[in-house]
Amino acid sequence: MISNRQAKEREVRKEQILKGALKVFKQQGIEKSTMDEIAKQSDFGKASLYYYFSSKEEIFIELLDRGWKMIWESIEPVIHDRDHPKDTFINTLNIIGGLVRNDPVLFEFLFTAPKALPANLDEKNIEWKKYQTKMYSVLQSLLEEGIAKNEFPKMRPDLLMRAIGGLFHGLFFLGNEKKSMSRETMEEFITTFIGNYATS
Amino acid sequence: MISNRQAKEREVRKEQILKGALKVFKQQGIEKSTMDEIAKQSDFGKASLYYYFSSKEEIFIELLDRGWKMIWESIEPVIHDRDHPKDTFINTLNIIGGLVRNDPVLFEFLFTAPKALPANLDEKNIEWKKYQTKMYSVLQSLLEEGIAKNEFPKMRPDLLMRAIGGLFHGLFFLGNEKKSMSRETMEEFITTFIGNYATS
DNA sequence: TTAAAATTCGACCCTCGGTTCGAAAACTAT
DNA sequence: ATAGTTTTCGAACCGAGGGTCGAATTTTAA
Repeated sequence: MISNRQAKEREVRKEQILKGALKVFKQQGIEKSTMDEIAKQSDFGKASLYYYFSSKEEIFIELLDRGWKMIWESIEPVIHDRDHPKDTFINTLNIIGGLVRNDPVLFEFLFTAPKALPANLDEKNIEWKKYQTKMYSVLQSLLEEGIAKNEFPKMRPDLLMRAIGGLFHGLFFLGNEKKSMSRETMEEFITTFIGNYATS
Repeated sequence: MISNRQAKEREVRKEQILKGALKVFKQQGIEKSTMDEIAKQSDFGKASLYYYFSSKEEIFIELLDRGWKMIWESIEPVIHDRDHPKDTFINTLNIIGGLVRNDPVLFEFLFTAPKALPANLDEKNIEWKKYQTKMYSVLQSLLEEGIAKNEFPKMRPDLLMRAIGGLFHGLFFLGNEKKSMSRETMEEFITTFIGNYATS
C-alpha cells in the first residue's frame, strides 16, 4: 500500500534525480553523462537510481516527456486564434522564449537530445515526440496561413519553418553569453526576418 | 627511406580511413563511432588504423583540420573586397553553401563536431579552430561594416551573426529532405532576412 | 513491538570499445 | 636471393560504465 504522501515523496525523489541528470548533462553533454555522475549529483547511490528508473535511457526519456508536455501545455491555450496568424505565431514563440529563459539548460536539452539519441523509436520513446510533432505542425500551419494572408514573405513554409527554427536556436543557444535573450530582442529579430508586413 | 610514391600511397590510405570515419559518423553520430566500425568501413583491420593515427580522436581532429582549412582557403580570395560588405558577405555564404552542397556529410560534421568534442582545447586541437575563428571574425566584421553602411539592419552584430548562423544551419541541415538547398533559395532567405537594402 | 513493505547502497558482474603487442606478410633496394 | 623496411592485423589487454544482487536500514501499519 502506498499512501498519498509516500507517493508524493517518491515523486520528489524522482525529480531530484532528474535534476541531477540535467546538471550532468549541462557539464558533460548527454553522451558523456554517466550513472555514477548522476548518482553523485543527485545525492543517491548508483544502485538506488535503478529503484526509480529502469535504465539510464529512461531517465532522459522522462525528462523529454515532462519537458515537451510542459511546452505543449504552455502554448496550447494561445494557438487557437487563427485570425491573426502572425500575432499568434509570435505569441507562441514568445511563450517558448519565456520558458527557455526560465530554464535554459532544460530547454537546450529538450531541443538537443532528440538528435543525440535517435536509436530507438521503438516503444515508449513516443510520448514526448507526440508533443514535439504537434508543436511543429501548429507552427507550420500558422506559417502557411500567414503566408496566405500576406503577413509573411511568400516562401515554402517548410523551409521558412526550418529557417526560423535555426534562427531561434541561434539566438538562444549559440554563443557563450550568460545573460539570456530578451523578449524584445527576439521579437525584433523575428519580425525583421518575416518582414514588417501588416499585422491585422 | 620513404620514396615519393610511398608517401603518396600512405596519404591515400589515410584519406581512405578518413572517408570511412565520415561514413560511420553519418550513420552513428560522432559519439557512437567506434574504431571497429571505422575499420570495417575503411576496409582495414582495427589495429592498422593505429599505424596511421595515434588515436580515435586524432582521426576526427584531422578531419576538422583538413575541412576547416579547405573552407578558409575557399573563402579567403573573396573576403578582401571591403567596399561592398553585403555583396561580399553573400558571396562568402554562397561559397560555403557550395561546399556544403558538395559534401553535406563532411560539412555537417565540421559544423557539429566542435560542440560534440569540447573536452580538450589542450594541444594540437587548435589548428582547425584557428581557421574557424578567422572565418567567424571575417563574417562578423563584414556584418559590422554592412551595418555601418546601412546595408544591413541595425542590430548587434554578434546577435546578427548568431541569427544568420542559425538560419544557415536550419536551411542546410534541418529536416530530412535529401535534395540540397539551392543557391537561389538560400540567397533569397538571407536577403529576406537582412533586408533588401541598397546593394552598392 | 513487530512483521511486512519501502528504500538505500556497497560490492560485484559483464560487455563494449579504445589501445597495444607481436608476429607475419608484402614490399624495396642491393 | 637477402636483409632491411613498411604495412597489416588477430589476439589480447584493460578501464569505463551500465546494470544486478543481496543484505542492511528505515518506514509503515497493526
